Amino acid sequence: MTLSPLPPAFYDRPAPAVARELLGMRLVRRLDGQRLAGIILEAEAYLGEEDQACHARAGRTPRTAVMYGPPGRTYVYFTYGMHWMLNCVTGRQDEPAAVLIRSIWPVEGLAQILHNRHNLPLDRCCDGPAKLCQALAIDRRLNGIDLTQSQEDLWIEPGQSLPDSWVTIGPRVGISSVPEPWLSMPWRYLACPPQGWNPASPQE
DNA sequence: AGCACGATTAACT
DNA sequence: GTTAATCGTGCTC
Repeated sequence: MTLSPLPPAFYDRPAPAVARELLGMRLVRRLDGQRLAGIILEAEAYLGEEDQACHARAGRTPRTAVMYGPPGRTYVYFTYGMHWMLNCVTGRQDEPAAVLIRSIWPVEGLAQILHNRHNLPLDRCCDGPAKLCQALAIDRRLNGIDLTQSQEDLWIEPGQSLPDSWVTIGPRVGISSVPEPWLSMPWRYLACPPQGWNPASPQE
């Protein structure tokens, strides 16, 4: 079954709201005609030039330009000389903000995903922002694409709505050199579903 | 042109 | 707990 991608209006909101609502949604990659997909379980918001953790703190540059564009595009960047990261651009045109997808639970194309991740255990193979990009073969070729239109390469479908009781909200990770108050802004959203949760079911 | 560092990961002790 | 891997980006000279 293929659902319509989440519409532009979903992304045209403040980044923290988008990050929260992305939990439970289905990230879909089409690769060689095959669907690879996972349920989003962790996301972080990066909000504006003032946010000293956001790459847009440097202003509009070749790298950050896509964050100044319309919501619903990807921002894919390269770091540590080896890792790719996937973001969704959020909010209004000319207001740079994005949501980093930090973990997914794989639900489609498991054999390919595990192969891409050197056959690590299912529960460990996509629990990091660079891990999920490796699992879904996401790199610079997917930077700037429209997640709300394309069902060619990468998009996000509606999934489950996860209850607040499953969600931990806290400071973003991996930004320890960033000054306050940005260091402590509670813009990380992590879902911990209970044992027995069926990630593939359309509604809980 | 040169430099420091990074929204991380895997492999160590 | 620590650390190497590895290179694009943005800043300084």
